[in-house]
Amino acid sequence: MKKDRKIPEFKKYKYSVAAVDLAAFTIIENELNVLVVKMKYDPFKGERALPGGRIRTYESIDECARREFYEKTRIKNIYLEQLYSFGDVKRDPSMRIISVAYLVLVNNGGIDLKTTEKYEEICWIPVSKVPKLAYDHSKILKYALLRLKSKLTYTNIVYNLLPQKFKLSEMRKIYEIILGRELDKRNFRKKIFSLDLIKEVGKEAGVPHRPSKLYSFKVKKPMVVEIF
Amino acid sequence: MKKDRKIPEFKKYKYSVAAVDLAAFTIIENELNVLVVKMKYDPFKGERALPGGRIRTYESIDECARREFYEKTRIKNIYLEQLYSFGDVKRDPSMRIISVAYLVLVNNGGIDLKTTEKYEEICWIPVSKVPKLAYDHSKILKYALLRLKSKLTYTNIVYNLLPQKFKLSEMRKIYEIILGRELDKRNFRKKIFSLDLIKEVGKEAGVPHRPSKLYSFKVKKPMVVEIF
DNA sequence: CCAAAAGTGTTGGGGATACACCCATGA
DNA sequence: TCATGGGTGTATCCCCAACACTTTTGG
Repeated sequence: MKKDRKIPEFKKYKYSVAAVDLAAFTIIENELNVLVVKMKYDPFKGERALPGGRIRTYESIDECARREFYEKTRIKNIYLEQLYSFGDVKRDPSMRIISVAYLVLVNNGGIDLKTTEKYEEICWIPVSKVPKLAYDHSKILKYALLRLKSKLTYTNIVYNLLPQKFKLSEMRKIYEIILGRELDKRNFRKKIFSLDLIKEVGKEAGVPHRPSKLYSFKVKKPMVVEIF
Repeated sequence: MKKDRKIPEFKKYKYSVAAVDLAAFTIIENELNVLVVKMKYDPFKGERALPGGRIRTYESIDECARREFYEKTRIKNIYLEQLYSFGDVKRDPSMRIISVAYLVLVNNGGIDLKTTEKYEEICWIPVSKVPKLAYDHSKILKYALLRLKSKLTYTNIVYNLLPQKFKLSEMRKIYEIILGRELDKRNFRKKIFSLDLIKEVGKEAGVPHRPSKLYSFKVKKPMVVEIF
């Protein structure tokens, strides 16, 4: 009986608020990093979470995700993809929020991030070192990582994590980091070239070993390509 | 200038309402059918649309989808999977609605459907004969069909479209209908058996030709299986 | 000449595809 | 015996995975 009383407490909210949460990734020093914030206010004050915010009535969900990310990082030119909507009744203890999760990929995550009025801190941290997150954000992060792995294997989205010009070994390294396993150098090369995705655009210089050729993507549009 | 005035009109809504829309499929007479309703009220009065409804504050999104489907069809035991959230500002001309689209699969769609107070009519219609739908529902339907095709090829979800006991030819027929191409009888058989998904449970009787063996799925849980 | 990373070919096996004929039953 | 759909085997091809040595540069 007592248990039953718990559910109706959410009925006091007439509306379910819609929001977005961002699982944003970048590669820093051969590690996959995710953007996390430290909450400034209750509930979850002091805990880590994914950045996010409410959807305004005059913007689409994609626009909201892009705006939120820009406001928090001042980074433009990102890749953005809707993941999944999370709406458990009690995912936010303070009110009923339905959150649309987004995958964000950035190729220059190293640049400085300023904190905002909403969060105590905002920073990139290696995925391997992420603590338990507030709300259901650990679940969202897990989901985002799954999608990222999956998309790497059958699309060209890796271009969003690479600089304009890059070495093939850098590209392979990103695959190895995210998939969590080593890839054969020769087979990787064969596969990528067979897909006709990249073109040679120069040559590395000033390295104490055989210089690498530099490549660039022919097209930077999401495509299905079946890499593995 | 005039154009700019159009956007702020949506600001008059303080909240974005969250809802679900259902793309529900079943096989009827060797055709893929989708559940559509005829709208009773403006806007879109008289037009066809996918069924759907608002998310209540005390139910999760999945629960809402399940409830909506049950209320409209009185069918239980369905397969349900979240697809994507649609939230263009003007997708509903009357107010700002963010809608979480669901894929629903039913294996006994032929049973009678009663209309409800909200809709003028609710019925299954062949996907090949669906007219342009209200709201952005044509877009949702297209997305759902893509996902359905895709999921057929790498999971066992086909069991949601088959009766308890079925012939292998019925199973193959469903693949052919949804994928839109013929499949080699021998190769299909080899592939399905190699995946160890189904078991023999009997034999057809009373047909004027060699009776078919009947099969049943060993497990009815979603699994990744790479069928094609 | 040494260290360091880049670049390069071949082979074997497994899974996918293509393809045609016999079988079991009811009428 | 005939019409109908059910059931079966083989040969080929291509893609993937495994694997080790040579090349180019700066110091």
